[in-house]
Amino acid sequence: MIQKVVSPESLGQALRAERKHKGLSQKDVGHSVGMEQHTISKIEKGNPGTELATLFRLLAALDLELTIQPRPKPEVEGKGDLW
Amino acid sequence: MIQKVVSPESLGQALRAERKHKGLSQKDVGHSVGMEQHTISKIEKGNPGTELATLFRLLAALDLELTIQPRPKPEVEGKGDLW
DNA sequence: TGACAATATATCTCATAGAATATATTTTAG
DNA sequence: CTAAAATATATTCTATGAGATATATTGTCA
Repeated sequence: MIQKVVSPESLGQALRAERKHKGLSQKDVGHSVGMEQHTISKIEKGNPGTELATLFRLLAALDLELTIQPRPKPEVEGKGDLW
Repeated sequence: MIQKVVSPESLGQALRAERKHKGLSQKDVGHSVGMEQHTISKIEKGNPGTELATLFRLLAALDLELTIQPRPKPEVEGKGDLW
C-alpha cells in the first residue's frame, strides 16, 4: 500500500495502520527501537512537534520508507488525472 | 523526480534540490511560509530535530508531497530488484 | 462482567527547536 | 578580484519533545 502523507495526522494514521497490519503493539515497536510507548502514541495521534529523528526510527521499526516528489500538476481537461 | 528519503540528511538534500530547481533562495521560501532563513538552512543541512510541522510547511512551500510505503522486499535471485 | 492488555495522559527533567537578530562565511556576478 | 547575494553559524528567549515513570482510559476476550 502506497499512501500520501500530507500532515502529521495522516502520517500518524499511516504509521498506526502499518503497525496494526504487522500485529504489533506500541510497546513492541517502541522496544524494538528504544522508544517509549507514550512517544509512539503521540506520533500516531498526529503530534506536529514530532522530530525527524524520532520519525525515522519509527519508520525503520516498521520497515517503511518515505519518498518525496513534486505534487502532480492539476492537469486541466480530462488527461485522466482529475475527474 | 521521485526520491527516496531515508534520513534527515537525504530529506534535506531533496528539499534543497527542489528549492534550487525552482530558483528560490532560502529567504524566498521562508518568506512564503513565514519561516526564518536560518531555519531552512538547518533543515537542508539535515537537522534531525526538525519538527513535522516545520517540515510540512516547507513541503507546501515547495509544492512537494510525501508518500509512505513498505520497504520493498530484497527479492532474492535476479527478479530484477537486486544486482 | 471482570481481568488483562493496549493506548492515552500526566508530571518532572533535560535538551534543543525555532523566532529574532546579528554576523561570519561562501557563492556568484560583473 | 570585488561587491552583493546567499547561506551558515551564533546568542538569547520561550516552548515543547522525548525519556522515565505513573496512572487513567479504552479495548478485547473468556
